[in-house]
Amino acid sequence: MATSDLGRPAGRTPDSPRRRRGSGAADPTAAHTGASEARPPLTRERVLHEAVSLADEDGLAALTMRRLGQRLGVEAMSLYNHVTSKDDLLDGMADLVSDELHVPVRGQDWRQALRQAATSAHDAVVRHPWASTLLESRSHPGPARLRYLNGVIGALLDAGFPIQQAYHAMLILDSYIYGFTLQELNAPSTPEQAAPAAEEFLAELPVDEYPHLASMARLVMDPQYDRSGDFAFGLSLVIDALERMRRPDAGPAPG
Amino acid sequence: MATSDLGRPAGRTPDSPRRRRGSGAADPTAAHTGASEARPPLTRERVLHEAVSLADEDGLAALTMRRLGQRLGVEAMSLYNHVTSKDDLLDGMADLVSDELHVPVRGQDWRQALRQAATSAHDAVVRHPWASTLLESRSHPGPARLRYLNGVIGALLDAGFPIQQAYHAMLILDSYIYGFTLQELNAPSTPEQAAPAAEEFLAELPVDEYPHLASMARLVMDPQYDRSGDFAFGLSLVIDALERMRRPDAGPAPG
DNA sequence: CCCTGAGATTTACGCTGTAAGTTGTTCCCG
DNA sequence: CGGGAACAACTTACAGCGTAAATCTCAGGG
Repeated sequence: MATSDLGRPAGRTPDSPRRRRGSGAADPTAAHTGASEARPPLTRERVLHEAVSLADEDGLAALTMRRLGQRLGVEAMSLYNHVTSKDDLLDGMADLVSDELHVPVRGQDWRQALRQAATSAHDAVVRHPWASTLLESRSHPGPARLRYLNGVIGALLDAGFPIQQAYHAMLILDSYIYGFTLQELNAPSTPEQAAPAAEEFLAELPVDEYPHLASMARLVMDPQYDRSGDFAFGLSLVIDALERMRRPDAGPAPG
Repeated sequence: MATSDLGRPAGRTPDSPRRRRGSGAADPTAAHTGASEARPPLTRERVLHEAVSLADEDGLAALTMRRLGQRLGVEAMSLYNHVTSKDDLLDGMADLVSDELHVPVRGQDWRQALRQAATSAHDAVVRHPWASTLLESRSHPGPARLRYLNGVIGALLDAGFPIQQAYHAMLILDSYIYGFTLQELNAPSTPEQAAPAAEEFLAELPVDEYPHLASMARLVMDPQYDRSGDFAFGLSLVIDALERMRRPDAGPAPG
C-alpha cells in the first residue's frame, strides 16, 4: 500500500499512460456514476495489484493480458490504457515487490540494518517467487527499488565503508541474497514435497558415479534437517566477512 | 565437445527420442546416401549445439522451434524426433553449458580448486548469458551438472569440511556465483556501452532524493574503474570466510 | 519386389502480445 | 442546455508460438 507514485524516473516517453500524478488531485476511484453500481474504473494501481495476485496464485506464465483482463472484468486491450506494454506491466510489478523491502534507517547498527534489509528481500521473493527473475533483471528500476538501493548504500557509508568498498560489499551482499533465494525456489520447499522428490532423485542417481553428491542428497533429504536457518547462517557469514574487509586488523569477532 | 551422453538420469520415459546410445554402434553421421550431398542427418547433438549457437547469437527469446529448424534446414516438427519438447531442448542446452565447467580434481588445494570451478562457472555463463536463468533452475540436472556438483562437494569433503558444513559452503558459494553473474549480465558490460547508459541514468536520477545511489553510480560510471576483478575479489572474500568457518580458531590469514 | 519403419513434412489448433479501428461515456466550455 | 474534445473500453485482426496428429518419403531387409 505504501507506494503511491510508480514509474517516474525511467523516462520511456510513452504517449498517454504511465503517471497520472500531476494532473489534478481528484481520487480516480470517486468518479462519476453517482450511486450506479458500475464496476470500479481501472487504474494503473489496480491493474498492477491484480497482476501481482494473479502471478502469486498461478505463476508468471499464467499472467497473460487476456487472463488479467478477465480478472478485472475487462477485455485485454483495455489494460493498455494504463500500461504501455506487458514489459511495462512487469516493471510495475517488480517495483511493487521492491516496495515490500525494508529500507535501512539511519543511525542503526549497520550489521543489523543490512541483516534486516537482506532478510526482507529474501522473504519478499519467497512470497512472490515469480519476482526472482524480475527484481534484479529489469533494466528500468522503479522508485521503490531506487529507495532500497540508496538506503543500503547509505547504511554502508555511514558504517565507514569507503565508497569503493561499499560498492564491493553491496555487490557481494546482493549476489548472496539473490543467488540463495533463486536456488531455494528451485528446490521443492515443504518437507512433505521434498521427501518424495529427493527419494526419487536418489533412486535414479547412479550412486557409485556421484558418491559425494549422493551423500549430500541423503543429508538434505533427511526430514530432521531444518533448512529454515540456512539463509541467515550464510548471511551472517557474509556480513562478518564484510566487517573484516572494513577493519582488516581487527580480531575474529569484533563488537 | 566432451559430453557424449546426455539425459540419462532424469527418467522421463518418453516414447522414442532421448538417448540412442545402446542401439547400435554405427556413427550416425556416416549413414546411407553414399556420396550424395544430402544434408547431414539430424542428431540430438546437432540440434542441441545449433540451439546453443542460436541462443548465443540472438538470445533465448529468439530460440523458437521454427527458427531452429530453419537453421538446420529442416521443418520445426522434425526436431521432435530428437527432442521430446522444448523443455527437453532447454535441459539439453543447460547441460551442454554445464559441460564447460571445470570440475575439481582430487588432491589439489581446495581453495584453488573452488576458485577454478567458480571462475569457470562465471565465465561459462558470461559466454552464454541466456544460460543464467537455466543453469540453476532446471529441475532435471543432466550428467554434466551432476559431475560438477559431485566434484565440488568432493573437494570440500577432502578439505575436511564435515558434510553439513560442506552443504552450507556450497550453498553460499553457488549463491555468490549465480547471483553475481546475474547482476553482471543485467548491467551493460563494455565501457563504451556503459558510459552513455550511466550518463543517462544519472541525468534522470533525482540526485537529491537518492544521494548515496548517485555517488555510487558516479563511481561505477568512471571509465577509469576496472570492474574485471570484482568477481574474483568477492570470490576470495567468500572463500576466506568458508576457511574461517572450517577452522574457527585460526588466525585471520591462514595458509 | 514389396514391406517396414524411422524420420521429415504438412496441416491444424489454441494460445500469445499488440496494432488498428470503433464505440461509448464523461467532462468542460460556451 | 448543446457541442465536442478526451479518453477508456471494446472489437477485430495478425503474425508468431509450441506441438498433436496425420501424411509423405525413402533406404534397407525379406
